[in-house]
Amino acid sequence: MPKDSLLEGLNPQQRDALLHTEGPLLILAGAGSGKTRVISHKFAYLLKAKRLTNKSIFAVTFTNKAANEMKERISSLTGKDMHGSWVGTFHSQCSKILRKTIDAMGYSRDFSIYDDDDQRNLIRHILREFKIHEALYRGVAARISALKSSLIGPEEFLSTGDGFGFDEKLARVYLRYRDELKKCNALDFDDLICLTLTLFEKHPEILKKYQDEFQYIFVDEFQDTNYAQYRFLRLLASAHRNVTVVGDDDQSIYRFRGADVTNVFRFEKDFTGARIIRLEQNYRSTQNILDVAGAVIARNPIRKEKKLWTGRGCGERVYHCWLSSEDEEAQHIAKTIKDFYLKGAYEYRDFAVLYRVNIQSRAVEEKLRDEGIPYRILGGIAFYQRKEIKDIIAYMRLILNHYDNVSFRRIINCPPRGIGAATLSRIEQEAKKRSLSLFEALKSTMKTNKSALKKSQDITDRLEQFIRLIEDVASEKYKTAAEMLKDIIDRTGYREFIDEERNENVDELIASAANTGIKDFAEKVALLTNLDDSPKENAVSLMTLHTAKGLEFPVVFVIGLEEGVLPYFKALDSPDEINEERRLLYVGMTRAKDVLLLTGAGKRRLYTKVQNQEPSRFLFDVPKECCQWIEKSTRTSLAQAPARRDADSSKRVFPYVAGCRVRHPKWGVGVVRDCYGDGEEQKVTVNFPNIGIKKLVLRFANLEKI
DNA sequence: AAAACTCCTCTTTTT
DNA sequence: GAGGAGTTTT
Repeated sequence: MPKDSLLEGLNPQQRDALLHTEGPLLILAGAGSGKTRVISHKFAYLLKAKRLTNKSIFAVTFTNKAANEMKERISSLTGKDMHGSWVGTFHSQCSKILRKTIDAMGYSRDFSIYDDDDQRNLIRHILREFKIHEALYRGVAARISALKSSLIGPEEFLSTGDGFGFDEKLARVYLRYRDELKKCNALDFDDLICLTLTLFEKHPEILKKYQDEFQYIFVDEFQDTNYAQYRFLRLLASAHRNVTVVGDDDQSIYRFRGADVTNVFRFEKDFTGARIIRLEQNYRSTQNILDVAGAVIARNPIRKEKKLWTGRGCGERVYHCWLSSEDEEAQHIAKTIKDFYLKGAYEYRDFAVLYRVNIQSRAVEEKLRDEGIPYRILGGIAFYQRKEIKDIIAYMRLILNHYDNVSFRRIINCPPRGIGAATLSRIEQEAKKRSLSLFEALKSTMKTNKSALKKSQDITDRLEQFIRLIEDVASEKYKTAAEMLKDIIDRTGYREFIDEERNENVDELIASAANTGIKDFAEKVALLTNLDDSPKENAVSLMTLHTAKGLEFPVVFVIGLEEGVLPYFKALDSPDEINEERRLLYVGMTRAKDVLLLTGAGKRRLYTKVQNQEPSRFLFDVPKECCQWIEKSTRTSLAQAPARRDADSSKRVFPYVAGCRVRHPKWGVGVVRDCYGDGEEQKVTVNFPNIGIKKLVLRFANLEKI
């Protein structure tokens, strides 16, 4: 395709973005505004206009899926083969750099990559050794990861710690964790980024090489970058400053994973003279959907103002339906899907049901089954996270990297081969005493000093067998990773150890390793969480709001719009987290092309308790004129909703929220049902047992929060 | 060292 | 209400 035709079909803002080739550019791309289109067209345009090879452009995404899509689009625009191009995820790009250069940092090039699960296992091991309550490992792992992605090392953290002892302990664990990783010749996900950054900082000649190589840089989903990623980019781009970042601060929903929206603001400051282009024309949804979503997100205080519009017209109203229980909600969803389907305008694959937490799918699944509606669940446990898959991969990793203690511990007795805790701890001791990895320690002790390990001839035999297994497979020359995996599975007898379903997963693993070299496969497995694209069945899609990001469907249900579900109860006492919940809803709503349906239920069972639920605060920001309210429940009716909406909700700063308990001097303890009015006129309705619902003016009522 | 039992936790999760 | 992990039992 000639370069000028790459401009065809782009709107004026998109063209601007494409033609601004030199210097920093921030594209604020609203939902559905065609950002992938812009990036791939610009990539293709640069190749043509500047006569570059695709190795001169560095483009990062967050997911493998996004990277593959981008490659495909560029390839179809230019006819060029994108293999060997620098289009990939942050982690894979960094890994690629490190596989060539990590010697400079004192690691060897066949390092293992640890995922969150491996990371947690190692941290647990350290906590056990330090005699710190082991159950804390998840929280500790999360905090260490947060520190790493903010580029705070253990030493630095210690000097800023709280001085109450806990942070000091955390710093010790962190320090130890970092050392252990190095001993294992392993990098966790955060290291992939941080070590590349450090490498660049410490070795200017290496940095220069990559700066010269990459004349242009693209970043997709920029709002999701963490601080380390930002610094990496800033450094890489600092020489020529030809960097295009594309993002939408309104769709930042991974704060809990370290994503830092303020990078969007940092960019403007650090790259002075950066051009900002807003993409506000939406090619996905109807105007009603955009207005509803826009009104909800507008309540967030700190954001880059955007006003999405579409040429598609108003479309159908946004439906809202309040049901009395989660079962009725599910029933309503199933019935609505059936009605739409029977009218013939939509296939099952056109529907998506989005929810905040995975358990919400259960009720929906049940009713869809009852109605005979096919469905599929997206997300959930990623393929490569399954236990059986991770076990086999651990064999492969130990074979490739004998220092990998985490993998060693994982498989030494899996499948069970009679090497228990006692033996393992003897190996651990030997390793510690002689500063060796577990596998080395086992090997050399077996040669020189069997008595340190053996209790019986039996155990000695088993240990020798294990060593032979690892070394035999390590020295074998396999043509593909699949052959190696098969060999591992046969030699360990792993198949007998697991049930049929898990065996099918093992088959799938082997299939995914066909035609792939061993190192390539190990890399792929480490950085790929899901097997790519499940076949597109004609079925209703169920998934969390997070999983839905980047997808679109003609008909979308966002369910569970209740206080405590969306916003989720854990977010309730932090404004930042409430704002993130709001963005989550925004992401969900903007997935819809034609029809958006919002539901909530007055009663829901969460884990073991049945709870009464109040409508989500976000519902009160929805402009009434875009909506059709369907009342199905009389008990906790939304009939009060329009009344509540009249209050200026931006000023609704209430000491109480619906559902909290208060004490009144005369009527005793009651439950707050509603808060409205502002300033001097703030009122609440409170339900007092045996007395009933009372309206109270806050100023006079003399309530006490309990 | 395996089996049986009990306890605990349960938000989201791109790599 | 279930799955995973740790602890006790055999």
